[in-house]
Amino acid sequence: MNDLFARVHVLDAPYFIDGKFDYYVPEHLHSSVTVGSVVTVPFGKSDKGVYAVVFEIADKTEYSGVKSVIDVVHDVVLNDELLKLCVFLKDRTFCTVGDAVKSAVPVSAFGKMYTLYSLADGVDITNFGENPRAVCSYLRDNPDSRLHTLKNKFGDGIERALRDLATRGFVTKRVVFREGGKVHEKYITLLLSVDDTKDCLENRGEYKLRGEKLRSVVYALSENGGKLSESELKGLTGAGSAQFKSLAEKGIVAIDEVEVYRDPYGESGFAKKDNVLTPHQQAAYEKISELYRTGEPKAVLLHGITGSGKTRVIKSVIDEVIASGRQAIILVPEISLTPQTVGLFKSFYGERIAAIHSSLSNGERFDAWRRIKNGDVDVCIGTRSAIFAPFERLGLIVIDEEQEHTYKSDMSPRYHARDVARFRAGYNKALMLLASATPSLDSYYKTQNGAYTLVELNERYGNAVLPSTVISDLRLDLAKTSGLSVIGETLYRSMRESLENKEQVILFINRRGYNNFVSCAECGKAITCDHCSVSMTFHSPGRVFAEEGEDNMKARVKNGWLTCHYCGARRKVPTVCPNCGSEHIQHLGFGTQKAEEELKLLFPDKKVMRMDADTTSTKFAFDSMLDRFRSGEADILIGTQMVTKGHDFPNVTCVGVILAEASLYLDDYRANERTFDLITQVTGRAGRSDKKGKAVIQTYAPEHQILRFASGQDYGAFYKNEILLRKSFVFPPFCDMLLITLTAFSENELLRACVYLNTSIKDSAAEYEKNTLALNVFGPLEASVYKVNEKYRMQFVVKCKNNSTTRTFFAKIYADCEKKFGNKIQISMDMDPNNI
DNA sequence: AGCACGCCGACT
DNA sequence: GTCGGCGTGCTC
Repeated sequence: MNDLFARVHVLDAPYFIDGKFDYYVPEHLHSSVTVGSVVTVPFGKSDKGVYAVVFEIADKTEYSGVKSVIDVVHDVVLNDELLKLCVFLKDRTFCTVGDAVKSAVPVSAFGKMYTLYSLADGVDITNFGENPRAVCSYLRDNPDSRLHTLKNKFGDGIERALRDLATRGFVTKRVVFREGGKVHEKYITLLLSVDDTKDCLENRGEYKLRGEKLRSVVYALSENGGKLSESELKGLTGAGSAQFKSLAEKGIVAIDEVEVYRDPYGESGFAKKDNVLTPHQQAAYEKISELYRTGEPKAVLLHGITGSGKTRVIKSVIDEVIASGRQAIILVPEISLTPQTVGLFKSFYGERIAAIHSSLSNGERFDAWRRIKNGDVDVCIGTRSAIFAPFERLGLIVIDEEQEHTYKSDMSPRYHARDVARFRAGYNKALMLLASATPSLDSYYKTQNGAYTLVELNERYGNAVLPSTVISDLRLDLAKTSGLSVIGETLYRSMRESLENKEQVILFINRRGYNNFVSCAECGKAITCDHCSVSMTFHSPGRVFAEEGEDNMKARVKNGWLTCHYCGARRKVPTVCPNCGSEHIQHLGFGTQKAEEELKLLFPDKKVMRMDADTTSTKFAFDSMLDRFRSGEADILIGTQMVTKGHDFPNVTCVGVILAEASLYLDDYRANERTFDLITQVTGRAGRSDKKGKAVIQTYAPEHQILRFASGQDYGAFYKNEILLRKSFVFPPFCDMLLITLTAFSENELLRACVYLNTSIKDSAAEYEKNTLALNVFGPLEASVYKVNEKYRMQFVVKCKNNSTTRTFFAKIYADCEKKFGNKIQISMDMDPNNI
């Protein structure tokens, strides 16, 4: 038979070495190693076993001394689209092909690799030193030892000793690969007739059993319809696999392996809803459907004001896609939003839906992946990574709330789901449907220059009307009362009115924690983290103090703790200022907990529900909280970002934004866009049914025009204003921003790398002809948080055009820099990052 | 990233 | 003399 060679990308290669490597395919793997297979190969001097993806199969190689493929990972094969997508990601996001592969397929399915050590044949150990002799004699008695057992026996120094013995040929290593990730559940079935079972349990007849445990297995099976899964049976009887095996050998039970799918949403029963479209919705649907039916890759931006029923339109499009024999991906921004949306779509599509998000267990993730790959699913709904769902006939990609920053990954590969969606839509000739009430400036701009088709939905559904919005000037409250209050006069009155009518209130606050930070009244310095140059966040110790009321601020400060939100460090609040020694430590600002306390004083007979990252840590906590609030269990819901999005609360008639400008003064060119989005979304919560709603926006800057646009839900005016600003200051969409971050433990090394990178960029750019490469380099600058976890960070911001010339240019810079500084410096390049 | 090769200081 | 520091260079 002909020789075969697999041309692979190794999964955990560093960027500058990431390329194709050839391996010999042993004959017994000829049929299983194909393009797209995941294989294990020996890599590097040590022949460490690593995973690799096969990109080509060849019948010859130009390299001498190629090594052999060790094994193949079954059940995980990347199709042509996914392979091309990984290369696309490498080109776009400065990641390795391996990084891309790892985010596109469930690595949990890859199984385990071990290196086994044995004594080489015919080694005479009599003349060895004491230690090597001990190791070798152990290996002779225990061939194929695992490293960790050797470590337990001989200590950590064994690693070097083994390497030494291996290079001298006294010890042999081999990498073995054990299949993993398969989610097979064994089922045990009772084969005996009723009479035989009775005999068996009474310990007589043909199937007499010796052990009590064996009989208990038979008993458990007979009591449970004759069939149970192995894990259930283990739980019921305490018997183990060996005992099941012995029963099977006696012909009493049969053991079958069945592939099972776990379903994290299996129990959530949602009522089916009808999907009758209003004339407006119908018109929007028809426009989108027309584009879908062209059979060409298309992009649509569905701009629908909150409460206009975008979901219904989307549902109709999905129905059409399924009817035409193709499949759909629906992306949602946040894990905490998913349960609700999943529930809704599950009620539509039942078992033909898969959910993918970050809190799935490895097994659940692999299950979802296989169901999609096997064609058992028509719709995949999930967060960012669901964009990689391995559908074979993808017809539609929906990105709901497309402006959300969660669609941009901030870890390698630093991709934007929208870019991956465009690639996949192109490959599959599918439709990309972006939906939002407040589209990103980028996407809306693309509708203006014709890249996307704009479909608008500008009428609220049913009798719902937009809430009336009031901008409340907190400076007036400040003048009237002595102290800082969370709830101003206007908001208080509005809340009281709603609450007296037995209606509900939502309050939005832009922060989490009790008080933002603790600072010294004398010198004005905030308490900062020892490891990171960032002020620490104050957390009160919890309900005990929250219920004590407002009297002892001091006690709370003393008993609370400070955390660093970057490195997670915790400390007690110091009694004296570490900077000037003053005892006047105080806390400033407010978070959800403080607001909750104040509400208890203002409305003692009303029930308050607080929703933030602290109270919604579990998978269903968020969902159940919203349900409970919707059913009227609480009167006031107060929370951070997560109260702002996509929920339907018919009884909510008052919405308050505690401090609107909190997000306006971020040092990010998108601060305006974010604030507009936030306020529009949160005020959109009020008045979704026929009751007239009211939104109160508290601020110290009532004249700010962004707040005016937002309070009027006037996207058009906001867009016109903002796009002019972006154009005149040259910000996206009129350019792209590349953020280069250098990280190091040593400030000296960091400085050296900065100097190197700076000249490297300038020198290399000089080699390009004018107008072929347009760059505007800012930096190096200290990152906004200079020190995180004892590491220092410097940044370059480059305004550029994200095209292949620019990317090739920076790919080379990246590789060279990584090669030069090795592990002393970490470098990352992030095109159009979330935070600048 | 790892790991080997290789060339200099303080130890049995 | 040698153990062991980490500078440079390669991985099919």
